[in-house]
Amino acid sequence: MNFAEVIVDVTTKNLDRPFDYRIPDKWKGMVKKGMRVIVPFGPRKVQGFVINVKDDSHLPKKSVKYIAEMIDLTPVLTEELLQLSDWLTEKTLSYKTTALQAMLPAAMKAKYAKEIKVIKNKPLTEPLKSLFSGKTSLSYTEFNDHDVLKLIQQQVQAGNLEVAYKVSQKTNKKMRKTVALLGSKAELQKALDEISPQAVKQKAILKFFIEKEISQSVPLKDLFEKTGSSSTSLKALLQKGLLQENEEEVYRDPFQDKSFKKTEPLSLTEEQTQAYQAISEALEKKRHDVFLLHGVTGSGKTEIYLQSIEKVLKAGKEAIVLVPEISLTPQMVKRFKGRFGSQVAVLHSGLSTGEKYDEWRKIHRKEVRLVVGARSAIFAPFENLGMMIIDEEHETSYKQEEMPRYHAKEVAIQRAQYHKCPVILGSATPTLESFARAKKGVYKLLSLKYRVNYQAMPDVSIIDMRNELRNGNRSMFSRELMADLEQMLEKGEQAVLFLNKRGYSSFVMCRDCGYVIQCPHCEISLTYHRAGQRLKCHYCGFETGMPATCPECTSEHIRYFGTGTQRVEEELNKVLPQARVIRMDVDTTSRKGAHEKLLSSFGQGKADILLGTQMIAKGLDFENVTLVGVLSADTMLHIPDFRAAEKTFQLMTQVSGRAGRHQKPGRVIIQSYTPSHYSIQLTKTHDYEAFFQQEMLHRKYQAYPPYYYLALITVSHEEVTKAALVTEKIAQYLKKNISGDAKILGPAASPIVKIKDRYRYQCVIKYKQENELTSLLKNMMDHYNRDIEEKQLIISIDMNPYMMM
DNA sequence: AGCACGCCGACT
DNA sequence: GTCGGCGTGCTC
Repeated sequence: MNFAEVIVDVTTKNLDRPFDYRIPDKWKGMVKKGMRVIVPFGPRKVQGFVINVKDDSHLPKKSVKYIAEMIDLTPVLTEELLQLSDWLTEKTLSYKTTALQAMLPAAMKAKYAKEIKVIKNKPLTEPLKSLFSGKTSLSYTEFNDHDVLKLIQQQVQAGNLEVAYKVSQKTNKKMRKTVALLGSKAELQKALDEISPQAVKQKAILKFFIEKEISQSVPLKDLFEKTGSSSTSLKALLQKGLLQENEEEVYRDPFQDKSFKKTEPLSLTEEQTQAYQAISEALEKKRHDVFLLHGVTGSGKTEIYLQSIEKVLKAGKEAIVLVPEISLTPQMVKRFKGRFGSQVAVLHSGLSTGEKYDEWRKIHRKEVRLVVGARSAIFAPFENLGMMIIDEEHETSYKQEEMPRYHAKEVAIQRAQYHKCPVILGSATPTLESFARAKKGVYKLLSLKYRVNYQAMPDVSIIDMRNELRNGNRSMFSRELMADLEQMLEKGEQAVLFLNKRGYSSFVMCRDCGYVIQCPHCEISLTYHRAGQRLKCHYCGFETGMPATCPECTSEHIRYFGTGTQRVEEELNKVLPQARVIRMDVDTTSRKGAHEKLLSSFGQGKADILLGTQMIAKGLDFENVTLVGVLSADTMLHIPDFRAAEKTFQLMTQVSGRAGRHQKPGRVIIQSYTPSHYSIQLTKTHDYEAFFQQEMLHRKYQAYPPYYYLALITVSHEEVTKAALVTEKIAQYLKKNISGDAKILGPAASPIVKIKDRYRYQCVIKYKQENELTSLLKNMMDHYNRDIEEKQLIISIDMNPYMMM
């Protein structure tokens, strides 16, 4: 194998293909598919992925360069993942390198630096000499002066300076220095006797090694702590050849100081057993079945996951469990770590890049066989996958909103076909797409209709807030909710109050003229941040101070309209001063570990009411919670999204599920201004099936999924007219070339008209079967390639969009 | 993306 | 006449 095909780390249309490189003799047989390498590319060096090795290249031999460096000693991507990357590229219309990159932790992304190096024995002339001041190289970014840059250019040409391109990884392995015995015990004892009496610390170290009978390596830090010595005394011993210093790799373990109580499998109910058996059978027969595990909240889906995983692990295989970002709470982690201990790696966004890298390496080295994580964990480099589970499959966080715009569910199913293993999609409120597939028999439906212990579903009341207003109640709490809260307090139970944050964002408005402060670069209102009294743009990062007067009418009555939760908390304190409230929102949970702390103190009964946004809707399971209140159910119902009703029903059902999960019966109060809407009414009877039927009618009528597939094309340009014109042309082109049963919507201005000074237009394709669609879209992109390369025009394509903004 | 090559205006 | 603007084209 003399040549390697390499995908270079440059995201441009015409570089999105393999380049051939020669494998140097010293690495013959070592360079393998799936490894990262550094290769010369034009005048610089870039990172690349080896996607193939071969004996010959069709290119003229002199034009093929040598691989400069191997980054990995073993492939970081398996054969299967390489294949998967091709599928991903095709499916999401992204670059090959972007798809490959998405499968690895962010820490492994290349970092590039340009350096100016002094060439040995070449003296520097004065202005440069003092700039370098003895150093052999400086970062290119340090030269920003025009004249100096010119001088450097001259010197480079004259051969006195050299431009060096460096490629490195973002985060590296964490190393720890350790000390180990080099000599025998006897030698050590001899040394101890001979050592000068003044060398107290050296003696202490020697004694430590003799007494403790330690023959392995001891971390430097521990040694110093235990003996009270420091590096000076150690150095002396190292020089005497008695001890040896080593470096070993350590994992940044985010769960280091926690121990997890071992749990045993629970006995299953009849329903659970049936579901488990169906999964077991697929496992045994090695079928890539997709199961939709539809179980009401509290029906014990997790226990089925746990026991199925147990079976997978016993068969010597591996498993992946995906959990939505917000419910990847310590509670959840505990359940998996409790059952499977150190066989589990956890991957979620709360970890630092370094921590994620370490967890990933545990997988790569086969030190763990189970991964619990958010979306990207679906790419865990297992080679013997036995099962993939996607919990809360309806969650939109499984869809990546940047390139490659993949959906973890589709990736899971794709991987399952390769590994011939089952996929389990679990939810109390499945997406219409999944449920429809289950009904058609594409997926296998497993239903859990009862809660474990056959605990009744909570009693749900829907309160018409318009009535409250008519009856003179202008507060945000209905009379019924107030009464129930008071009762709950008397009984010493706990309540969860949920505020749907959407529509309540913390914008700044003038009370006199109604002016809302907007971002000058994006057509979106600025968000108020309490820290430093700043206004920030959610989309482009624009930041400004809080104005004292209204820029429009100079009124002083310009005010920040609180995040909802804050305001609710204030009002709650007013009407129920005796209640202890814990508020959970972005403000109170931004610090690392704050989330966990707040939840555990609520669990310990240190508060009566937990007040929060989306983040408290999922996975919480507290024995003493008997009351759940939803302050305004309809904020989500009015967003411009065809899934609005589905999302509302899902959220209401999830939130309701937090009540009465144990002995005490639960009660749910949903406050709404549109109480008659079916998505709210059907929460009352916990009737998913009825909701499904009802919503399917709408989807059919409006030609939305699951009846049609969607693709969203968003075009942006600095000039409105150009953006509109291009979108119009694209729409026309598509209309002309697409089949009869497909529909093109638009062009229309995007819901957010302007982001980062660029105007945005979009067009939606609804289709049933369109084999040529991908190539059609590729052609379209080619046509605009010029303008795209010049950064004037941005066209993004989202196959199967979840955010229509 | 980044860089070299190459063809036209304003400067020592 | 040269320096330097950025349009065009190439990278194994």
